[in-house]
Amino acid sequence: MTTRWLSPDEQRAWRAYIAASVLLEDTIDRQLQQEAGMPHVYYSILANLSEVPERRLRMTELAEGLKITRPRLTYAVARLEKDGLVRRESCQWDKRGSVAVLTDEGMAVLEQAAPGHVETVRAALFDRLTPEQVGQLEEIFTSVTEGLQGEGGGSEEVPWRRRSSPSCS
Amino acid sequence: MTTRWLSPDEQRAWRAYIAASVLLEDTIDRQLQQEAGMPHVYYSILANLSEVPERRLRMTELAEGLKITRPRLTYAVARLEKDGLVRRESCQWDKRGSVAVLTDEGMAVLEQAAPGHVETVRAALFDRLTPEQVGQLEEIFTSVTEGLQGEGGGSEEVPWRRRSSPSCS
DNA sequence: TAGGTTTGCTTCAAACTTGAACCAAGCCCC
DNA sequence: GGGGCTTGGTTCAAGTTTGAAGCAAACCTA
Repeated sequence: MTTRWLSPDEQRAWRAYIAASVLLEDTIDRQLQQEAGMPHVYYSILANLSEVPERRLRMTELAEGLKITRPRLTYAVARLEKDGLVRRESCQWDKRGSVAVLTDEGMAVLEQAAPGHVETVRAALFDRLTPEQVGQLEEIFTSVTEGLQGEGGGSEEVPWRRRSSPSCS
Repeated sequence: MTTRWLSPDEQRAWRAYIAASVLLEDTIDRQLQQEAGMPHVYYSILANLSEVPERRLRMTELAEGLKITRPRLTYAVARLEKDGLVRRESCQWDKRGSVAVLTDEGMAVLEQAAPGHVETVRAALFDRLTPEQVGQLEEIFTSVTEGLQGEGGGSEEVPWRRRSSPSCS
C-alpha cells in the first residue's frame, strides 16, 4: 500500500503539537525539579496516591493509571520511599503484590508543591486557551487515548480487558 | 495570592492530554525503535536535516528546532555518527562550531522508516480527528509554543531574540 | 591589542528509562 | 496435589537525559 503522507494541514498540526508538548513537559519538569526536587512523573505518583481512598494503590494499578511501565514505577517508588514520601507494604490478599502508600510527609510535600505546579500549567496552557479550546483539547486527546489504550503498538490483536481489583487494604 | 486551581473542565482536559501524550510518545518510540532502531528524537534529527539545503545544520540550530538541550543533541549525534547516519564537520566560518550532515545512508534509513512512522502517527492521531479538530490542534499548540518560546522557565525577564545564522556551508 | 565576557559545543557524573530476564505466588486442570 | 501457565513485581545491563562544569574560539571595549 502506498503511504498516506500527512497533508499540509496535518503537518502543521503535528509539528505544532510536537514542539509544544516537548516544551511543556520540559517546563513542568524544571519547575517541579526546582520547587519539589522531583520530575513530573514522580509528582504524578504522589498526586495519584493522594486521590485514592487510604492513599494506597497496587503497583500495577498505579502504573496503569500513569501509563508508565512497571520497572519505571518500581524505580521511582524506590526513590520516593528513600525520601520518605511513600511507604511500601506487601499485599495481604496476594502475596506477590505490593502496595504503595503515600506518607504524611509525602502528602505534605505534595500540598506544598501543588500550587506552583498548577500555576505553571495554567500559565503555559490554560491561560492561553478559550473555554471552547479547553473542550476541544479534552475531546481530541480523550479520543487518542481510547485509540491507544491496550493496543500493543502495532498489528496485535490482543483483546483488552480491565480488571477492577481493589487496592488491597 | 491564592491558588487558581483547575476547573473540572480543565482538569479533565489536562488529564486527557497527559495520558494521551504519554501513550502517543510511547507508541511512536516503540514503533521507531522496532523499525528503525532509534527513538523518536533521533528520527526527528534525521528528518530535520533532510529538509534543509545541503542537509547540514549547526548543532545549536538543530537543538533549537527540536527544542532539546545541547548536551542531549551532542549525545544523540554521536550515536548517529557511530551508526554512519550523520557526519560531523567543523564549521569553517566559526571555529567553535560544528555542523551535522545527513549522510546518504542516513537519508536511506530515514526514507525507509518514514512510511511506518507516518502510518503510526496517522493511526494514533489523525485518523481519529475531523478536519476541524486538526485545525484546533494546530491552533492550541501553536499558541502554547508561542507562550513558552524563550521563557526560561519561570519569572525571568530575558528578552528573546532569534539569530538567523546560515548553516555554515 | 590585552583582558574580560559571551557563545558554541562537549564532557562528566548522577539520575532516569528501557526491555529483557528473573522469581515467587496464584491459577488451572487433570 | 503436582505440573504448567499466568500474573505481579523486581532486578539487571545498556542506553539515554540532565545540569553543571569545562574549554576554546569569538566578541567587545577600553
